[in-house]
Amino acid sequence: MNSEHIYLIGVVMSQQKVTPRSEDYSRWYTEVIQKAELADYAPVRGCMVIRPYGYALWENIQDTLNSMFKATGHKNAYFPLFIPESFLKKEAEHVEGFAPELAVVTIGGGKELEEPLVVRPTSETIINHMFAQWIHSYRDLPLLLNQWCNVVRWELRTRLFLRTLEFLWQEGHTAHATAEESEAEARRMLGVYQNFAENFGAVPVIPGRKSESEKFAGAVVSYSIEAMMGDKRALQSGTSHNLGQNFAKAFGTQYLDKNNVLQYVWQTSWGLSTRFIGAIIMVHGDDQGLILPPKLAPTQVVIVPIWRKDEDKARVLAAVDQIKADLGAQVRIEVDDREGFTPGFKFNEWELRGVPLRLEIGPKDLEQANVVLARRDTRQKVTVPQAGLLPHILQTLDEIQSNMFTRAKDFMDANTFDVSDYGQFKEMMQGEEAAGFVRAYWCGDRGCEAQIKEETRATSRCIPFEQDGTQGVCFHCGRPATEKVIFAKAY
RNA sequence: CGGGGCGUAGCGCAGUUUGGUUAGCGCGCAGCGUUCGGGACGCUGAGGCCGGUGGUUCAAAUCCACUCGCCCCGACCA
Repeated sequence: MNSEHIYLIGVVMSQQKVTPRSEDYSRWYTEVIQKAELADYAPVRGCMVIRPYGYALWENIQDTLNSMFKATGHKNAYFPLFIPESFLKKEAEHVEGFAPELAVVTIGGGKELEEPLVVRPTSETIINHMFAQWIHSYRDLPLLLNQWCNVVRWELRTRLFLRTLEFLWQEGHTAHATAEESEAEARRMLGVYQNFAENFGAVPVIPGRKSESEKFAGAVVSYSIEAMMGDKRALQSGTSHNLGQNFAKAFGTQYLDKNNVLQYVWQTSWGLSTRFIGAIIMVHGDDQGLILPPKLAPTQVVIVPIWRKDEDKARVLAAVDQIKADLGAQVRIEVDDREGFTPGFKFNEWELRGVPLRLEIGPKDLEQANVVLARRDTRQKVTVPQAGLLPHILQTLDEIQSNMFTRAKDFMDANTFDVSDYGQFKEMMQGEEAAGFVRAYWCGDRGCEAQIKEETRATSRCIPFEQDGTQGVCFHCGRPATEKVIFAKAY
C-alpha cells in the first residue's frame, strides 16, 4: 500500500446545521433524527413516522436478531392486535402495571362492543390463552416463539424512538417444563441481546437484574441490558423476563408430565424495540450528526463522484461503476451523483446521515488510480490505491465497528463511579445534567428505592450480574447489602 | 391534570402594542445559466382559509369572546 496521507478534516463550517450536543442535548437528538430523515412527527400526538432510512436501519436490526433467534431455536408467529379486556385482568400485577396506559376500542362497525378490546401493550395474555390450547404434554415443551409487531402504550411524555404511543418491537414468548429451564431461557436471551447490542450496535451494555419496583408487571424476575447515552443518562435497551408460573396459573396453561401429573408451565418473555435506534443515535452521534455502526448501517459506503467538466464527469462515473461492480456484492453502497449539489454539501449531508465510510473520487484520483476514503467515526481522510480496494474497505469498516464500541465503552467506564456515601451521590445527581452511572451497595428494599428516587430523581437501573462477591451496607439506609446496584438518571 | 409559552408559505420568523389598500423576510422548492476536491452564486418563478368559530367595525393577521392544537416544566414508562 502506498504512503497514505492522513489529515483531519477542518471543522470550520459556514453554517451550523445541528444544535451542538453540549448546548441542548435533547434538541440535538430530535434535530438529528429529522434532518437525517430517520423519522418524523405524525399528525397524532406522541406518534411518529419511521421514514425509509430509519426503517432500513430497523430492518437490519430485525434481520440480525431474526438469525440469532433462529440459531436459538425460536420460531416466528403472529398474534392479534386486539385483546379482550378481560384477558388483561386475569393476572393481577399485569393489569395494575398496564391499566393506566391502555388504548381501548369500544366501538366496532358503528356498534358498541359487548366486550371492549384492548390494543395490545404486550402479548403475554393472548399468547397464554393460545398456549393453554396448544400445550398438553411435556412433549410439547419447550415452546419457543417470537413475534414482530407493533404495540401501544398511552404514555404521557413522548420522545421520538424512545417513547412513543405506538412502537415496533419483537416479543419472544416461551413455555418450559421446569423453573430451571425458564430461568435459563430468560438469561440466555438477555445474552443474545447483549451480543447483539455490543457486537452489532457497538453499544456497550451492563447486563443485570431489575429491582422489585423496576421489574415487568407480572414477572418473577426481570433482566435488562442498560446502556449509557451521550448525555450520561441510562437507557434500558432490551429486557428479558422470567414469568415463572404467574401467567400459566392465570390462564390455565398446563401440561401432563412424564408421571401423568398436571403441571403449570414455566414461562419467559423478552423484547427489544425501535427504542434501540434511539440508543444507537445517542451512544454514537456527534455534533455532525449520526454515526451508524457499519454492521447495521443501511448504507455502509457512500460514493461521492467529483467532476468539473463534462468529459471528467463521464470518466469519473465510469470509474464509479467499476468500483460499484467490484464492491457491490459485499458492501452496501450508495452513489451520490446528484447534479446541482457541491461535493462539500454532499460530504456534510452524508455525515449527518451517519454513513460510516465515504469514498471520494475525482479527476485527480483517476490520474493516480486512487480514491479518497473518509471515516465518519474519526473524521480522517486517507488516499488509497484503487487496486485492492475491497479488502481495504472491509477492513476499515471492521475497524470503525470496533472503534465505535471501544469509544463508547471507554465513555461508559469513565462515567461509572463507585460511591458509598449517599451525600456524595446526592451531590452528583443534583441539577439537570446526568452524572453517569453510580455503583453502590444497596439493600434492595422498595421503599428505600422510592426515597432515593424522590430525593435525587435517579433510579436503580439494574443489579449487574458481575459482582465482586463482597458485602457492605446500603448507601442510603445503612442496612446490610450483598450486592452493588447501578443507579442513574434514566430515559 | 396544575404552571409557562406559541399558532402567519414546507421550515424559521417579522408584522399584532396604535385596525387601513397588493401580508413581508430568510431558508427550502421549480426553471435557466455560471459553478463543483468541505455546506457555491446570479436571474426568473411557484407557493398563504394569518389555527378554528362567533362578535365589534365602513374596514380585522391586528380588538373582544369562545374553542382547537402544539411545545416546555412537575406525578407514570420498552
